[in-house]
Amino acid sequence: MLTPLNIPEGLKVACSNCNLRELCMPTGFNLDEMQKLDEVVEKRRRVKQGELLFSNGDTFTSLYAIRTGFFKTCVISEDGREQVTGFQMAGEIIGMDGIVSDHHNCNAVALEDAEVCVMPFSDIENLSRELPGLQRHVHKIMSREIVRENGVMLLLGNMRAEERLAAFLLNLVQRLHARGLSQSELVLRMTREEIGSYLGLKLETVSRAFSKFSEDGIIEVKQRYVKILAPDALKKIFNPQTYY
Amino acid sequence: MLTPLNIPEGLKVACSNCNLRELCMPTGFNLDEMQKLDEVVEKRRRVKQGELLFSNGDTFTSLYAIRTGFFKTCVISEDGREQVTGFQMAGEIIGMDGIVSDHHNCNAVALEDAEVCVMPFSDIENLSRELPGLQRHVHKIMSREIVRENGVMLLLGNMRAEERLAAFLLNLVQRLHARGLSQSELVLRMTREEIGSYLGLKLETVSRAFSKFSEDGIIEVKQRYVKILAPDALKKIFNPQTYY
DNA sequence: GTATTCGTTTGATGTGCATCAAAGTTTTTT
DNA sequence: AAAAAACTTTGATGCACATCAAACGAATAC
Repeated sequence: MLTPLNIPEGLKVACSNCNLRELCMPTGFNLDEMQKLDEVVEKRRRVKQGELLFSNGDTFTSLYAIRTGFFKTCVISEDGREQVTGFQMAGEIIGMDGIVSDHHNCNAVALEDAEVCVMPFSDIENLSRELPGLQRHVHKIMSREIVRENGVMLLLGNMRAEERLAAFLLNLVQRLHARGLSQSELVLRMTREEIGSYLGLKLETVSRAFSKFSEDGIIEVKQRYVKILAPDALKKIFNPQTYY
Repeated sequence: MLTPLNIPEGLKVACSNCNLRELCMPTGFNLDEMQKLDEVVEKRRRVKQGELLFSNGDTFTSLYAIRTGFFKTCVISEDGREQVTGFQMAGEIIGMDGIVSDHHNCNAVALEDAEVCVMPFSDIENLSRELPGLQRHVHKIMSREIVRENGVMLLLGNMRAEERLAAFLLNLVQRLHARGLSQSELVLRMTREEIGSYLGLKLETVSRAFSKFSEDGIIEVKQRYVKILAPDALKKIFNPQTYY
């Protein structure tokens, strides 16, 4: 059997016939350019659940395109406090935190068995001098991350617990939906504590917010399984003003 | 008189003899490369205190290198809540939020009369295909911003009011010191409310934290003027564990 | 199959910061 | 120079979320 999950680690696989291409790579390339693009992906790497793709202080060499699986990235303060800075899924690129200092500035942990495409950054840079489309794409990916983090700052600085959770759930399903999954059902890959860390809340507060949404008939929750029954109600919590 | 402040707006001025060059431009270029670099700076633009350099929704065309003055960037939620996402000073680059969608995703407001170098992004991209040093520099600047925002997320998600203010002050003086200013004295360019917005606090809380530091003999405050009397005490507040 | 560990839920209580309020100070306007 | 506006400080009170605690459920180990 030769499903994606069974391709041996280290084997070279082409972007050109990858079904995630539109998510992590630029579009509109001709055949010649596509072939060059294929060469950026050095190899694949498997990361088991709980294992680190890279950790704080590691020498930076590559960006990683997530092929399967789910990651969290987190920074840890000197006195041991952990802040989850993001959750990443198939088609998303991680590792850009390492460029500035040639060392990674956060940990990337697989929350389920995962496979990533390893893209040596020097190769990306070389090729993006040849392919303006790739160059622009790299810039956009980094800019997107900056804008995403701006949004998280707004959330952390201004929103109340239930607003944060509503925003979080809506963002997750939206991204899952863009990957062909349901826009109403999802299975959380992270614990309440990890959600709390991302949202600046304690796990008990996250749990209570889930229970509240459930009591109000907005969602159905059973452990990691979540079904969004009333997306508009969630959006209303997230952004009350819109509905006044 | 021809001090930098009196150069007419729109006049082309070279990076090659700019005293902020090491801060905003890559180093190690030869004369030929420096000349090319000079051409990236299309012109200068003045922004008066309180005016916008760009605002949310504006078409993205250029990055801006701050030559003089001080800016804040902020995002505003649909229901009107403002989150200051950063304060920027001379030698820093702003505008990268606009790359991903060709439109700016935040407002950039001058907190004092300012002058910026306008660098059309298409020119930056063109030249950085020729000059790997510039290419790498652009990547580093964006990565630095991602890492900075990671740090702010840690602050917003995990720290208490006094820790946040201590971290804020230490960061500010460190950056001012890198520009040849004192590492113990500073004049704040922003209001208590703007500091609070950045730190996820209300202005009263910021004011109380200032007063507390002042009572404890850690700083001297008089309105916008701040003198850091005991930097180690500030660092200890910011990161208690280090001193156990 | 039972024991253990890990994660989640729910309740009771505490606290750090927000909110409300008012006075004081500085800056800007006229 | 007086008046108005903007910003800051300080006190009193309230509340959202943290903390503490215990029971429950699911997953994993033995």
